[in-house]
Amino acid sequence: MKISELSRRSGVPLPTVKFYLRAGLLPPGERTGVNQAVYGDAHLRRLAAIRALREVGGLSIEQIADVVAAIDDPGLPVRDVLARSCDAMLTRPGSPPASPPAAGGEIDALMVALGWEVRPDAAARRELAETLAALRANGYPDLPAEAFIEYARLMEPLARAEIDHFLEGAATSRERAVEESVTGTVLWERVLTTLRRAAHEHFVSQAPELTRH
Amino acid sequence: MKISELSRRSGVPLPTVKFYLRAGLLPPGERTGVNQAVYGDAHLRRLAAIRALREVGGLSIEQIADVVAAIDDPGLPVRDVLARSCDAMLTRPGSPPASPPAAGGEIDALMVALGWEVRPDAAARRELAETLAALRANGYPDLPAEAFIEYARLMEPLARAEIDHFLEGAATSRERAVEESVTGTVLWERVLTTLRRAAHEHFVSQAPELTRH
DNA sequence: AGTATCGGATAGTGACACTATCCTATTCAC
DNA sequence: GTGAATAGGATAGTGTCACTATCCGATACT
Repeated sequence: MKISELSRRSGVPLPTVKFYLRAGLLPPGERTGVNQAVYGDAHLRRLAAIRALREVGGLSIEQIADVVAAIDDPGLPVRDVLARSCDAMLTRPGSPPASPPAAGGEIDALMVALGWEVRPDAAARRELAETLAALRANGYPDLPAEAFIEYARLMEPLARAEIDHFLEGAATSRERAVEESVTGTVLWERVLTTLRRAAHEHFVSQAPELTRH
Repeated sequence: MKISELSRRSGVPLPTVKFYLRAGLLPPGERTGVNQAVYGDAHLRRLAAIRALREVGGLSIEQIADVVAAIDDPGLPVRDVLARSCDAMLTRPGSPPASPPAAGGEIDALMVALGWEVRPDAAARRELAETLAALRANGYPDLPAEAFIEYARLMEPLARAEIDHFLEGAATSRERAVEESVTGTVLWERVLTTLRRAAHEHFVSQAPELTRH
């Protein structure tokens, strides 16, 4: 299909499709002439993925560019694709990696306690350390890092199942599986957090009436 | 303390503090003269909460304004504060509530199946419906809404424990408990999602080596 | 008395994600 | 074959957002 049809079928405005092409989010179409190119289903899927990462995941264009760079790197082992896109998704738009957070050592100890193999420089470590610091500044002044363990144990079987599902898919088509694993990460994350909030509302509404003080 | 000390102690630049005052995120200080005012610890806590909601939660100024409007409404029952701030946090910045998502009915049925009491117009319902639609457009074309049930059952005990903890606090000081419940919602959410991603990395690294294809 | 700081108002900045316009070259319908 | 309708590519413009800078007259400290 040509670019106008790609735009129409995906629902993404044509200037935006061009913008994504320029930014490298969407690979170029197959050239059929000096100024003509055709696009395929992979482009449609990629556009859906970009919109999901933007609108549901809230990622910046730059973050998405990092993610697709990992996806489109043909020689990169699957595990590294996931690691790199996880890092990209956790690296906040306007934050230079200025100061290693103070709580970093505690998070390292936590990972050891959990028995989790996570790269020493994984963005998730920094993220957890920062969140621990933020919790301490917001009503949990003496919170130990071990408080995260029960949450971690809860996520273990879930993450396990998700990775198993992904590895099945990866055996057939690397490109699709990897792309879906990235969108799946942010979409299922949204499912999880929204269900948590709905459950909050449910349990609060079941509690005895509380008004002011 | 005066505004400059508030700025210094909180680490928030003074023009930004003024900006938050103007936007209504920070309540005005107690006036001691025609052009003097003093601020207290509540203002320091509020500033920490604002930064957490902005930087960790990624909320817009407008969303935070909605949240603090609920917190600062003295006659509002606690359950309604949580409901309103949950809605505000889930209402995306630039999205007019244009079209009720197609999957809304399925989510309603899901809530019935779960036995959850959630307002019919809760933002969480729309959010779940949109996420279901996004999943169907991104590699799960026939996903039934019931697929969310196992995630929901996983969140149930967690949400239950979090609400119990919150209700304990609410019995002593409404203002602090409510504010902490809001920051806690977004901060613990970040803990949960980051641990999930770390667990992904752990399980992928344990899988047999996969390269291309 | 004189300098510093205050609160309040207004305007400006930089980043970001598009969006619009132009241009030349090629297709496609007839 | 020919003329209108795209194609692709480059460049510039727009709107939003979260600050940030400047100005002001009025206190407050020393």
